[in-house]
Amino acid sequence: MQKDVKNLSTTYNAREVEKEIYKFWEDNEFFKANSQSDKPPFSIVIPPPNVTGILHMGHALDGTLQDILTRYKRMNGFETLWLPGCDHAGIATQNVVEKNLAKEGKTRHDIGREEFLKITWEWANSHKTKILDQFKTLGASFDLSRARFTLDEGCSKAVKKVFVDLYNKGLIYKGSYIVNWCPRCQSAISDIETEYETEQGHLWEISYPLKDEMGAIVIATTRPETMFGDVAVAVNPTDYKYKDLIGKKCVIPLTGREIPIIADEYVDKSFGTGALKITPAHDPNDFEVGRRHKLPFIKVIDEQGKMIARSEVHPELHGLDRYEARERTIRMLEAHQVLVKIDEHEHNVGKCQRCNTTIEPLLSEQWFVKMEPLAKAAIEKVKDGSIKFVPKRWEKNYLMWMENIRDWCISRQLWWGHQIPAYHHNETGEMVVALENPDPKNYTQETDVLDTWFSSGLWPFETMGWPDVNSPDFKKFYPTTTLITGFDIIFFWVARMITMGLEFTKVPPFSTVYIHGLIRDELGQKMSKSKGNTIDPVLSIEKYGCDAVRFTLASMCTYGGQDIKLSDEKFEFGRNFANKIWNASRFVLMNLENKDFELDLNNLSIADKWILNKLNKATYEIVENLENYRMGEVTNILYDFFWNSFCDWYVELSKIEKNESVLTFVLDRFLRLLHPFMPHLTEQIWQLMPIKKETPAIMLSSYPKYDEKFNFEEDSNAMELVFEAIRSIRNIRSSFNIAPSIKVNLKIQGEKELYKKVESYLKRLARAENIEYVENAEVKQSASTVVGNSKIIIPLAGLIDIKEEIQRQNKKLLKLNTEKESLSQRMMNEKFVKSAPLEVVQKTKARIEELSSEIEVIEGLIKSLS
RNA sequence: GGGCGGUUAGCUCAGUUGGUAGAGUAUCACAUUGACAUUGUGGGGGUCGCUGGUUCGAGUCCAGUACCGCCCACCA
Repeated sequence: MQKDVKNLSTTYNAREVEKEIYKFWEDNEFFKANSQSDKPPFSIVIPPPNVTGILHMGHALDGTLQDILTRYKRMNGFETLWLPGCDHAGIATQNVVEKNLAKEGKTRHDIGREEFLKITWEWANSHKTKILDQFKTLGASFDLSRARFTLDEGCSKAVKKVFVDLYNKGLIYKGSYIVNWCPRCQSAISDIETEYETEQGHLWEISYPLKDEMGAIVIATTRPETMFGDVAVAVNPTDYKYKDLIGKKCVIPLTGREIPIIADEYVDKSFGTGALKITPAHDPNDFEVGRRHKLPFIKVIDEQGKMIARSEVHPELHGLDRYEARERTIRMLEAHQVLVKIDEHEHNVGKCQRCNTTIEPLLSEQWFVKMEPLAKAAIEKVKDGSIKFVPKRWEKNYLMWMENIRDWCISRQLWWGHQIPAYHHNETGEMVVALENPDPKNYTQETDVLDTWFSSGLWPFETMGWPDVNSPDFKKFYPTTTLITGFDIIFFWVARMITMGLEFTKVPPFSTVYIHGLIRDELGQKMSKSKGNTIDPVLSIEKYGCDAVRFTLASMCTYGGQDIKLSDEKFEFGRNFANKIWNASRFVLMNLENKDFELDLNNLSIADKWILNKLNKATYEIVENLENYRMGEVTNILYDFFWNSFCDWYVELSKIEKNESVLTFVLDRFLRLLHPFMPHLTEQIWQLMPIKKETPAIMLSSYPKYDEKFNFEEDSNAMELVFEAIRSIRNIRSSFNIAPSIKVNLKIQGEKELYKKVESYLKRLARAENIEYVENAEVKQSASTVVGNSKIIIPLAGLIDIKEEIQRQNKKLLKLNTEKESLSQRMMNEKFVKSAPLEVVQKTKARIEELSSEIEVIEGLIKSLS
């Protein structure tokens, strides 16, 4: 860590500093939470990144926001725990390991379950530190000593308990239902893991001959290959076209099996032919129809997506892939002249979220969680405000999903995951659901594992020692305070944590859910490796510095939680700010002479009062906005205060006349305010400051608070007036191209007392030479400006073109006149005067008076110029 | 089909009790006056998607409409 103020580089070397500072924090164990502390708790659990993953911008944003909040709360006197960890990511991880095996020409079946799990564990163990290490480069102040993994022993214990309890309560059941089957993953997946894509397909109309009489019924389908699994043809009961056919039988072409024609409300008369083939084993809607009518289920496609060799399926198709079977079926139907019509048809096809393979809906025996009873409390607790979403609109989204929730298919035919704690008797087949195998000799455990989200759904409490409710962490830090995540996993994760948390701990697992937008590329497209439009946060951090990346990301978080369009260059914003802070601080530090920086409120200049007043106001607004998760707003205030107030004015003024106690006070407070956003930079500078410190690190210091004793409203306003005068003079200089090296004289009419106090400021910042106070100024050969109640005249004989000055003044006059006119008109409107609030009317009146006097002065100026 | 978001300066976006529009960036001019060129100073640039309504007054509230994006549902 830099200790010597004299040799600081003129540009901020972010990475060098950041690595050292992070190490300093880590070595001192400043991130470690103490469950025995008396301080009030603040806890937050990380959305566990996949163990397969590498840090992406989404993590960077998510992590930044979590760290900002954690650091802010820590500085506010809370015992803070930010708990890190990884998700075992069932399918994703298994995919990776299987791919590696495939390179050796092997499949998981070749090596067997035990060996496969051994390899996968090795792989997971070697990778799980990687992503958390990358989080460290973000400056994450999480407690790594508490890092967890969703497949570790503790989680496994929690998962088993939850499963067994839910089973015993009748909320988990096993049964044959239509599920979303991924033929590539060789597993069932849940409804929300199925994504629908619009595809251009066909609508085939096929004629099913009637039995025992002439004629046929024409059905429409997008999947002719499933016709062999048909168990009925359904029509709408009110459809007069088919009225007479209901109850009769028809014959499936090609195989000649007889099926009934039934009536069901579900059928849409206007779609296709109005007649629908019912295939309960391969379509969720048909499944429902089949159940209503007590029809049989004939499965014709297997788990590989191949046609099953059974008598109902045409022998030519046995073993064929579903798509090939489709082609063959069509050709056969054509040959038999029962293919009536082919239409182009756009429809939605379900895809596996993980591998994008087209889902095969099929009948399968799986485990499900009955969600409806669990959802009740989860709905209630959000409705009654016990759990609050920020921004609020996500509540609606959550509630809509919860209120229409369907059962959750939790079993996966994978090897990597929590094995379902159900045991089957080797001979009788009897099933026992229990925490332990009742008798390993005679019982064999179910081979299916649980959906990854089943264990992630327990994350806030399984990581705190639950089911041991007396564990210190659970007692101190559960429930957690805030959850920070993106909207894309509200259903997958947030909703499940809420339901499970309420069911098993009786309290909401967190009180606030802060939802941020998603990171997108410059064109607003989702970032993905396959598109090649990703920005690697690790590289951005190397290039711009971690603090720069953090500050930039935070600045892009809007109140509405809009998605963030990002490009690498945007980080220049944060980098420039970091460099500005570095240099301004360097200046302050290099110019300190005193040893005692005690602030003396009775000995302040007008500029000191102004900056203290500004800082105090900024503090108030920053805290207010932080409490309301408006990170972008906070960064704006920090940036504006430091750059536009502190650097542009106060530091400049301090070159004329400096108050070291105010300089150090303001810098110290600003660094603390900024610390959650730019932790390393602020820590480094703070460590260099020769002030009295109550803590060994800024990250442990107290967060500034608004304090009324710094309200210097009147002096501040006067100071602002002076700044306006300086700006006006600079403006005049600029418009007449007066070189900085040329000094000007000023004649000031009015506000003598004020300007007398700040003469030195005017001299330096407006490059003024002599300042004269006059009663009635001669303006010939001069430029002038009106500021408040005073007039400033700059004699510029030889330097200006009078015509230009008249033009300049006229332009100003026009502006003022336009404003005055519109305001006057408003005042003439009786209704306005009557109905607008008194305050507004008075303000308008005052502004008109102000404008009038300014206009008068300028008119006088123009008159005397010409 | 249902729901949600967006449309404001060339670009990226702020603007939450309705009181005549802001930032960053880009651009133009000037400047190397010892914290900083990752800089300083000054300037130009917007009828706030469109139409109507409420109101003394609308970027802000209401209704409708167009376009872009997202989510849910899944009529085979």
